[in-house]
Amino acid sequence: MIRARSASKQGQQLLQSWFASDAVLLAPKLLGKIVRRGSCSGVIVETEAYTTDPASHAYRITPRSVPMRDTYGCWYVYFTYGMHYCANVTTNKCGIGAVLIRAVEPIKGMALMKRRRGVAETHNLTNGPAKFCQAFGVGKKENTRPVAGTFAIYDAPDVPSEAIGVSGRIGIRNGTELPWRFYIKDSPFVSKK
DNA sequence: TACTGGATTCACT
DNA sequence: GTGAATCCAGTAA
Repeated sequence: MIRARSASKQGQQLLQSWFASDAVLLAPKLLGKIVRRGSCSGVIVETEAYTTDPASHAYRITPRSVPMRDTYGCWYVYFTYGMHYCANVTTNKCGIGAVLIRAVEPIKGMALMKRRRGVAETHNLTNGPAKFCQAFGVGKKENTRPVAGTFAIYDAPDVPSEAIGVSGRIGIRNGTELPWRFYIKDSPFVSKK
């Protein structure tokens, strides 16, 4: 239902200026928006906000985390666990922050996504940050690129606040607080962990 | 230069 | 629920 509503009302590409706000404010607003790369597109159903907390790469000033500090409205793609990529959109209220795309609901290009992922089940294509990157063919070459472009996010109606779940700052990971996490409650594509 | 750990995923029990 | 896979980034020496 989320997919059908959003897909039918896909708007213009979100410009860089749209992201010149706080990551915690933008993370829920990104829910329901359309992410598209090539022939693949999907509705964002889960996001996670990273700011200056110790769990964030931006907590320390390193070459890798520079995009999170110096840019907004750009992709921040990093490699982790020796085999996975994760895609963030940088934000810039206070100069630091990013929103991690944790899960999307596929709209178009499912055959290509299944081929890239090597799975047959649609529900298992993009229900995780690394799965999303693999399905959409996102890699390090997308890092620091503007969000408006070939790999872009398109405007769509905001998801009603009552349909959004929040699970931020409720636990401890490695002695640090968890970041804010937002998801569309009725989406089967929201990651389990 | 060497070592450690990780914003994950998947297979196996 | 648990552990392995895998290699890059960050840190210490």
